[in-house]
Amino acid sequence: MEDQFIKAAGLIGDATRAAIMWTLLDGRAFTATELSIAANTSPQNISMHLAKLLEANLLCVEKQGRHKYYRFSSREVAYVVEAMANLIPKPEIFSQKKNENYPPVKYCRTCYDHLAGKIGVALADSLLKQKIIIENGNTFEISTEGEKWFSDFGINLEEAQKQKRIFLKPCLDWSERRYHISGSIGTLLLNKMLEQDWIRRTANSRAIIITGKGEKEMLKSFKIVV
Amino acid sequence: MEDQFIKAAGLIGDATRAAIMWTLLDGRAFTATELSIAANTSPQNISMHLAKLLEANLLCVEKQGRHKYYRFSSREVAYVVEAMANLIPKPEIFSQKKNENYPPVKYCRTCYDHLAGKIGVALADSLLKQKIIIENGNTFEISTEGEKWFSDFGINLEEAQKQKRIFLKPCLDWSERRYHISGSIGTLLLNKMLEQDWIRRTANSRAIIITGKGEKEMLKSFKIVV
DNA sequence: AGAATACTTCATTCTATATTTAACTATGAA
DNA sequence: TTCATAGTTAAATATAGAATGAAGTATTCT
Repeated sequence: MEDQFIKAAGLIGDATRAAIMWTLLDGRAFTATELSIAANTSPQNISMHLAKLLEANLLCVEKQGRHKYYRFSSREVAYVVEAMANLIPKPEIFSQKKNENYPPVKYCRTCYDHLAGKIGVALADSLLKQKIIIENGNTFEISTEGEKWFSDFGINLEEAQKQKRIFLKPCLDWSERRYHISGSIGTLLLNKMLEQDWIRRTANSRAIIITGKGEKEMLKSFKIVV
Repeated sequence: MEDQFIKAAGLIGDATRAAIMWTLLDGRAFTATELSIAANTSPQNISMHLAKLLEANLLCVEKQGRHKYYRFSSREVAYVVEAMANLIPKPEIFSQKKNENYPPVKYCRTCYDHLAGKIGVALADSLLKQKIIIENGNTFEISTEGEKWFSDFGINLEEAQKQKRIFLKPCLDWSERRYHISGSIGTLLLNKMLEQDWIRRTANSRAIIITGKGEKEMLKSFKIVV
């Protein structure tokens, strides 16, 4: 028990491997080469480290042609990295601005592969309030009206249900400490919003930005003032 | 941002320091010597490592005579260690037993310094159900009837309120993924139950066991079947 | 006061393992 | 079919930083 804990801690503890984990935190899958660039080291070295992380089951790979895509093997791994990221004192981006003007872009984070942060939580709240999803014990379920809503939003629920991974699941966000939506539905919502340019990923950070269009549309669809 | 993350990961990543964190996970404060025994290394070495953990604000100390008591500096630190502990595959203690007989002791864990695990969650549920505590946004509050209940249970609320630390706060348990009670009230409840021999700490593990007396009393006070 | 305990500091030694160098396989592009 | 790209493996090297040894301070016990 203890030795397994120490082993896991040591695996994440190395600087290069920590850089890998940090990069993977935004939920996307990265190739070995991309990770070597992100971690600022050689391909051979990254390959060695990835092998160790795979061996320990912290990551998993998917081969596509000559590329290999690495991602967290489980939600639990992402939690560890998130919890660690939360040790870092927050920069308080908003408090710097003293005037009432909304900043042009606002930040949220992607947690593993679904929306988290303030937006993710507000989104979950809104869907619950509108009875599009309903809480049932420990899980979220989609109501009959909700099914129509998702279809209007351009999300094919049948398709989502076919996927192996959990369909709809509350997931705790570390910064807000409240549940937001994860599972395949969470990913689909995130992708749809990216597709429609409501939100954009940033190049080298885990933050995503909300566009002007997104601001308007979110107010309209979710009654969220971002 | 990234370098701070890597630094934090590296701090926990060393074997000796990981052993320290693992030991501290049960919420008690330990002296340097105790930690050196737990981590199986020399006092000088543990001193060096503790200095690093202090410097990085992961731990804090309290001096009492010639002893120094070390503990996690914040809840966030405990979360990291808990999340890591959750990477370890669970032994499935119950599934080994095929018959319907309850095992003589049942395990729960102490999270930082309050009750967690199945018991902690069930306890929180029960207190909520009995309206002893009530949910209010993100916090728990004690109702008027609740005040009487706590006093009957032998917990002095005035005393608890005097303490600096947060009085009553929901805290997410990693294994159950539901809120249980933390804060000074959580600690007081835990201590009271230890005192009355409802539960006992085990020597070298983070598990605590429920006594026969505890089983009966919990059913009576909290309507929990353990 | 003197001895024992708890803990720290610093200079030195040591060692685990990260990185590099070099050579290799597999896939895709020209 | 040749070249370039993506990734791996293995042996050699380098080095950060963990552990040790020796000597110190502060506190408590008798």
